[in-house]
Amino acid sequence: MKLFLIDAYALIYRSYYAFLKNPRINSKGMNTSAIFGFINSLEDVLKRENPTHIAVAFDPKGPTFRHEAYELYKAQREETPEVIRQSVPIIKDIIEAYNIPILEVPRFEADDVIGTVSKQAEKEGFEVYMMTPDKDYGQLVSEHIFMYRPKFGGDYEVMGVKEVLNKYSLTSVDQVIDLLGLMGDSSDNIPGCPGVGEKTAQKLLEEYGSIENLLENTDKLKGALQKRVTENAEQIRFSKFLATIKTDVPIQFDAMKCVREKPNETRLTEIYTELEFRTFINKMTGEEKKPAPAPQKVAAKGPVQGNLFDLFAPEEPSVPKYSTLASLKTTLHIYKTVDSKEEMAKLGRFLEDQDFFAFDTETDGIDPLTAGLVGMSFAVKENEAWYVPVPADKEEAAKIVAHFSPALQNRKLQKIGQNIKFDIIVLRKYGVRVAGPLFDTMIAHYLLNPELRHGMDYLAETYLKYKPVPISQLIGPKGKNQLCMRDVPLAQIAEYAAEDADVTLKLKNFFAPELKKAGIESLFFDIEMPLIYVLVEMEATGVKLDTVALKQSSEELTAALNNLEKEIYELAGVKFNINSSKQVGEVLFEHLKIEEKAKKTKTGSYSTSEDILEKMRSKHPVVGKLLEYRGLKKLLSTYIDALPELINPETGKIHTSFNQTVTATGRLSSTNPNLQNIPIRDELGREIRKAFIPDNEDCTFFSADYSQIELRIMAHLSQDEHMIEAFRSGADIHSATAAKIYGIPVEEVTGDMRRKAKTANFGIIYGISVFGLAERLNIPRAESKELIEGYFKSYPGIRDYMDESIRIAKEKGYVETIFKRKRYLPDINSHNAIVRGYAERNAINAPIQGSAADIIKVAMVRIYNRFEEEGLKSKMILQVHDELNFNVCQDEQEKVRQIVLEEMENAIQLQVPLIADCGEGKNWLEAH
DNA sequence: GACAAGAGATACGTC
DNA sequence: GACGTATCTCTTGTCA
Repeated sequence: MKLFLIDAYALIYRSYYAFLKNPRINSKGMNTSAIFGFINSLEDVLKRENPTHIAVAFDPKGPTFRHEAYELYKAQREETPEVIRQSVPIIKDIIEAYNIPILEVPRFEADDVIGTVSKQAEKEGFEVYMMTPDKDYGQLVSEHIFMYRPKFGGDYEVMGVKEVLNKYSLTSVDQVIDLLGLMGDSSDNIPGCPGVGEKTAQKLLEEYGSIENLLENTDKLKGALQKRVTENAEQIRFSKFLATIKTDVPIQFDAMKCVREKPNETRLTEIYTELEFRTFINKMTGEEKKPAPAPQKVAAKGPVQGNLFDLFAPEEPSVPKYSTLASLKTTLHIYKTVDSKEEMAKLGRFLEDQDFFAFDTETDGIDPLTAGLVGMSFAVKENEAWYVPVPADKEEAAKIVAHFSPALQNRKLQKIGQNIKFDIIVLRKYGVRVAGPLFDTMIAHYLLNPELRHGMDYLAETYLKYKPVPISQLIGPKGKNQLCMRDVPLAQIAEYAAEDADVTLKLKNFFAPELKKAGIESLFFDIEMPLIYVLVEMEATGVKLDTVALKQSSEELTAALNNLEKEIYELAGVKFNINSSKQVGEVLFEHLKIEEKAKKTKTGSYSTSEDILEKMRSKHPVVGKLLEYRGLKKLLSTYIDALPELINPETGKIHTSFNQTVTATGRLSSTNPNLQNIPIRDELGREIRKAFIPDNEDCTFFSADYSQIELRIMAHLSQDEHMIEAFRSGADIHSATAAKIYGIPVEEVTGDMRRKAKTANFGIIYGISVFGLAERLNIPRAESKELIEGYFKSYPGIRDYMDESIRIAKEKGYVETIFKRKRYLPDINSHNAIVRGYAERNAINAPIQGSAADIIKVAMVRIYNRFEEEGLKSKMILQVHDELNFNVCQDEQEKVRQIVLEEMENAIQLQVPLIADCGEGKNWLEAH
């Protein structure tokens, strides 16, 4: 006996979507896709499977017990499409005409009904097939209950226990519920755990077996996953509840009523004629059958809908939280669009008479070097601002901008902006050289709170309790359809832009006293603000690349890489994606079984990082090849092939972008490309530096870098006599350190000792732990500990300095650099030793690294000013933390060398000399 | 269901 | 320790 149970809505939806693009419409304009699709499936099953018994289950109208328990379950479900709503009664008529019983129980969904009936029928000896594409039915399969899943192309897939377990990698069908509870199911409105999909859910179940066990062991999870699971624990439990199909619905399976009968073809013909389903009419052959008695509803009456509701009544509906933020709509403001020449001239003159103004530019791109100006906005008083639209035509645009250049270039007038470097670079292309004192609100906030975000919207919401018009309101949500700023109607863009200038001014008024309170006005006005002009020039100048050489390297390396790839496949005996660390791990540890014990990453795959592979190198020839492959691949994809892509077509050079507000310590960072991580250590990597060349043959590449600036700063800050003495005497600091640690004369220091001392020196600067040092040197932890103890014995002042730094951090909540740049360390009093240790190392490291960053910034500003004053054509082009690089014009070599070294070495007076080394050559590598 | 975009993880380059 | 980038893998949203 073969019972087919059909989930009507699941099939109807499926048919509807399948035909959505190309719906079936009859001559009355009715969309019959869903009906057609449903009949098709039904006919197909009857013919193909020849069931002895059959029934169709529908979801009832009105709420089910799930809705009652979960308000959102209802709220989130989209309206049933109109077409489907209209189709359902007709489909029901058709099913009746087929003499197939309809199962529908109030308050229970079709899957609960099918679940209940399946279990009952199984007991009576039926083979049950649940016809539905929904995966949640997987939980019901058993020896005699199967899923019958329609697939595209009219095919079907029958799934029993084995198939379900295989498909979802589970060990019991009950886990289907846990799986869905975790990964969610959008078609069934089960939320699941955000960020957890099929793969992660499977992994978790493999490990923990069930949701309950998982939630009891969340402490064993790591990283983002742990956060997500713990934060969504309730939702996960609830999702499991939602995904659980009930098998005790008040309904009694009546085999007799489900016996397959002949359809009422008269009635069917009537309906099909109405719908214009000629194919189905033609399919029906033979004489008219006598009308069969209308099938009785098998469905029993559901429980009375009374007090039971209360049982699942949702808790107090959460009151939506309305934003308490002010906005343009709630704020009195006067924003004006200025679009006549007369008014522009007037505004230009007006701005010139002020002491300061805030301004902002709107552009059609995010790269300031290529973006076109769309408009400018200005503000001098809160809640008042002007917007000046700028046409796309470059010449016309320059004419408009010219009205404002006297004000923008005025050396006395302060310009206020949010990320003002961007605007200055944009305006530079229109012939404006912005000058005078600056106030960048983004940098102000960076100094006040380096670890927070510094976007304008965030700042406005946090400090002004004001929500600016979101950019997405103008240009649409992120994605390929996003508009360009120039396509936005003037009225909208004017409001938005004027608001930007206005908000910037308000932020300045808020931050200015804060800077004073924090005692960092000098750092802000004397270092960071003047540095903006330096960075503008560096970014605009750019660096020339030897593309011919790079192309040649690219070809050579690509060939080498291809060879390596083949060799690796041969040695490994399988083909796999070498770029996938996951697959590399599987090949090494599972396929080749090179190593028994394998370190796992936090997601459970094998770790294949360089140091681990390095240790395995001797075990199998493929390991060496893999390391070689990775090295080459990195160079090729990150530098050799990537750099030429970033060349600006107008200048023929690459223009990195320096970010002044990213790092926690005060260093700059560089993007597009990151020129601060160009290889230098190994031979092949150095080749890349050769491709960085001066502008032309008359120029040279000049490079100057601070020698041991961080250790010198540490010597200065700690006042440690021995270290100060070592620097004053001009000794090699690492050898001197080794001699002290090992208690031997400098002459007897071996290479290995020096290497360890050097790592220890850097370890202290970078604030790494005993463990980190051991890892880095690949020595036992005990030896690492000894090394550090020896270090502190040699330099007792350093130990004191470190303790003092931590004490200050605990007392004040922050540490600061020589120039008062602050780093806040709220975790310094944490009860978690790991978290606290991290903060403690930062307390030691931040003043050192941050002071070094401050010092080179001072040097940069001074060098830039000297170049200007002395009218040099040579340009500073790169900064790499402790190194400055220049494109030096003919005849200026000596002058540049003199200025650069002088300003670098005298940027500040410390207890120890500040030394800068320099060199020059045809390229960056030679200059070192 | 197929596809694209986004987010996370891993690895690795520099200081 | 800090940073940015490339790549793979997995999730999520969109369009059917």
